[in-house]
Amino acid sequence: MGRAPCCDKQGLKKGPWTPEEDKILIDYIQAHGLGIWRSLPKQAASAGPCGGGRGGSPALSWLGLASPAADAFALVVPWTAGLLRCGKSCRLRWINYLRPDIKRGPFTPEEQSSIVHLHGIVGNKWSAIAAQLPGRTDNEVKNYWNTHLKKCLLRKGAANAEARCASPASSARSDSGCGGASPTFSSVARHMAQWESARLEAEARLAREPLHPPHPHPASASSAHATAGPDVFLRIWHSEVGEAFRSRDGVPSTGASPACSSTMLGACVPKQGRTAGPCVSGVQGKEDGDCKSSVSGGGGNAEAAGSGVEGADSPSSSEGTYQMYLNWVGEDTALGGLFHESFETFSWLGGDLGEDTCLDTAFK
DNA sequence: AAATTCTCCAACCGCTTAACG
DNA sequence: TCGTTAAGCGGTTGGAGAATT
Repeated sequence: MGRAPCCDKQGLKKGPWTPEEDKILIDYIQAHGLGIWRSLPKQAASAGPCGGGRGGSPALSWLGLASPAADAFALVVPWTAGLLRCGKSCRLRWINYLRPDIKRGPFTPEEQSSIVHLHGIVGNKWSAIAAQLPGRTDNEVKNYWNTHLKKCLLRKGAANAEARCASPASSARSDSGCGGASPTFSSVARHMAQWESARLEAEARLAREPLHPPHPHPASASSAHATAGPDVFLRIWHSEVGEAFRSRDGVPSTGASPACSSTMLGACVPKQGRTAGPCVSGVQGKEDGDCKSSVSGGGGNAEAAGSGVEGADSPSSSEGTYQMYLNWVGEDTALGGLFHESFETFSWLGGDLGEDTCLDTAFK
């Protein structure tokens, strides 16, 4: 039944890697190439089987290794060189730190903008975002978001909210940069909030859908569920909204090419509910409490969007959220138009997708 | 100079999914 | 079909270094 454990955790080292261990792993991979990480444990030391490969060693097939070589490869392990690490740890170390194509150093403004834009679209899909940033790992992107960009956007969001408290009519664009990273972070943060709102609205719609009559064609609905994800992304990506995202403020059109966007979107094929709740983005404002009352109805950050979801039981929550954001956008007609288009887009999506299409996961 | 606080990031943890027997 | 496992992913943590008091 099943496969034998590839390794037990007893005797395996944890914690920071030493330069010696790094060298062992690098030497091993340079000598043998990448392999199946689970084959790293000690079974190989005795040249014994390690439960076999999943699907006949797919990781080896993409390496172009012939089957005999692949089989042999799968049995060779760095443990033979003295690495007391589990395969999982080896894999992470290699992917996140030792890989030769890793780009170290600070993120460029272009990369920062790309991360913000992509996060606004796909949420916390760090692997998908990192796939669009050559040389950057998901872990690196994630860390950078959590330690830099999120704080930056929160600060800007709070500053904007305070500005609205002081002078609602003069709250349009007040970009002053964020640590010199980018002069457009405020607008980017608002974009994120808009997309977050739209996404949350879609989730709210889905939450209500069980109340609706079941899909007349369950089979086709199932089919739609299986295929809607990438299609949805592609259609959004090629829509005016997606175009507005890609081209706004002169930010480089990350993944603007069909192939590029397709790649990213393909990486975001919906997964069945890892997270039950909404994917809270970095713009959720914990610092806006002081101004919440005065901006209520006008919003100001994604927390307002959250309130829209909370009112999802209300039949008019969609219109309410829409109006809320129209109020929030205020005199910024460009953003207002963009958001209107955004809602048009999601209305179109809601009518186009099957009842059980997991639209929410398409944005996570 | 020492103590404290803050920041950053490598690594781990836990979950989901897919594949195997 | 079901139990088990590895791979992959996102969330979280802990420690080292930097900054501040």
